Amino acid sequence: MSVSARTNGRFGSSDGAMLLRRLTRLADLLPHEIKVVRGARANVEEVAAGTQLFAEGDHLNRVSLVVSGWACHQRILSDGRRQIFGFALPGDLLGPWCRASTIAQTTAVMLKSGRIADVTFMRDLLLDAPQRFPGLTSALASLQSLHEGYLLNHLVRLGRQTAYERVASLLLELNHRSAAVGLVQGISSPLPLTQEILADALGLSIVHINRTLQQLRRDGLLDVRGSYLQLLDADQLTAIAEFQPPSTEASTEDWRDFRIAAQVR
Amino acid sequence: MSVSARTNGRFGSSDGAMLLRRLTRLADLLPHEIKVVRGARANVEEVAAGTQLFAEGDHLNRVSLVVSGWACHQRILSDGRRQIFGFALPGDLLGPWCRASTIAQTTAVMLKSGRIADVTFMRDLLLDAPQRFPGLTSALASLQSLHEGYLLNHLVRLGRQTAYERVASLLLELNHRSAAVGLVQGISSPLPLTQEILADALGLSIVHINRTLQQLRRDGLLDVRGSYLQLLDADQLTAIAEFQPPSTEASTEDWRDFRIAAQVR
DNA sequence: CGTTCAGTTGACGCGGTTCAATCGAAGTGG
DNA sequence: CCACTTCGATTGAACCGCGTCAACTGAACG
Repeated sequence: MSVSARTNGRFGSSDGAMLLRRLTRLADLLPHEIKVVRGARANVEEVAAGTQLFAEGDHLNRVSLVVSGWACHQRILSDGRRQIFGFALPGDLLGPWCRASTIAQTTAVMLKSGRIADVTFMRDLLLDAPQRFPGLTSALASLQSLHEGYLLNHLVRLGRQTAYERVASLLLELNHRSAAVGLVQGISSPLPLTQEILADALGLSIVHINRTLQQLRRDGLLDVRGSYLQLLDADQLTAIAEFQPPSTEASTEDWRDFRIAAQVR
Repeated sequence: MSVSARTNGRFGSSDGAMLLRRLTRLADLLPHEIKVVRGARANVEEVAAGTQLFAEGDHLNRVSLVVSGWACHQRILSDGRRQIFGFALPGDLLGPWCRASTIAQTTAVMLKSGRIADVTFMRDLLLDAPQRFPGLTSALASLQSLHEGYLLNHLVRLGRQTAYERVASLLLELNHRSAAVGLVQGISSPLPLTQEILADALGLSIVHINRTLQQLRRDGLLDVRGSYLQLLDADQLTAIAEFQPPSTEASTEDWRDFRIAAQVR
């Protein structure tokens, strides 16, 4: 596992825009919330694939934004078996973004090199004065719900689905999440994951992942070429996997109630 | 699936004591926090086994305390395959206790009849004025972390452990959780679960759960009699399952920092 | 006293693992 | 620029953990 080559940089306008675009898709932000996010200065690091961002048991305070690259949460058993809990795509957060510091329950590792921004300031705003930032609160809560939903979907895959269904379901989810942050072009979405990584996520062997992907390809449902995934028959895949993206939670009404409550005070 | 026979009751002193004991083990409560919890009046219902408490997609606002009985979170696929995500023991909460209302991502079902108290008031206190209740905030956040940890442990079981390890790990966890709420007597802890339920939690068939339990019994590690579990060799079981209970998170220092911050304001 | 439900057992088969070898592409050092 | 290595993907053959099917038991219940 290589050590990262880290170069410090500043939260550029494009980095801030990515965060803002992500948040505004999750909840409506008030003008001053937009200003706070846009005006923030965050450290940005270039991080190499294989770099460990934090380990299980670490005392975690920092909240990080994946600006580019992919990461994952994982745990490794004493004999080397690895379970990947989930992935962090560009636009996702790592660390305790909905509460104060915690002890990490997973190890986070970069799977594809990219840029990581420190956005702890955002969480700290909410801890200090949640009433002033109802939109941010709602957006981060939605993000939390989404990630809970991903975990639950993953449990169903591992517990009750066949290899064929598991692969279909995970690839649909990753495509869905890529689409939500504008990474999908047509039927082609990025998939910077080796078959070994898919295997460790889906509780299968590398060999069987390989054969299952071939089967899906032969059935004309999808194609994995290089580090891109092509969804050739998304409808049929959705049916096979019984895939349902997690609800974005906080409906507009909820969040409006919350905003009104905040204004009254 | 039977419908519940519901009889309304009031939050008795023993119900309030159970909640308070649970919370004070998770964080130190300030005097006025203790008073608020103790003085609360909550509706309590008697709920039969098999009752559905809420379903996936439901709009959830209410926060419920399991006073007695056991419940679970689950999802069912179209062909009947069921995955149980986790269990709710006496002292556990159901519903959105760390945020405002959400859309349920799981279905909750009573596995053993018991009493369910409505403790939504507690969540609402925190939403209104988190600064006034740092201890409660911390306790509920710890509870959240614990449940996240249970989900992660469960993912490892389903993804990367053998049937033998899965059963050992789950039973250790349930014993551990039972102990935390004072339900364990000696080596004997309650286990009001059928083999079918264990199978649906662990992603195995009933038949194989049965054989695995027999193997564990033959190996002198544990015994399941009636609705009780006897741990005969907890150390060896812990080694086999590589079981580690989730960290209780918020260490005393964290929470003290938080309290000081709250007092300054 | 029949019915239902949880647990138990045996026989058999399949989905997925393991082992081992091969291949191509991408470095890497001389 | 070419051997040498490394890494990810691929393939075949043998094996096995666990599922499926089906039958049977005992306890609880009305």
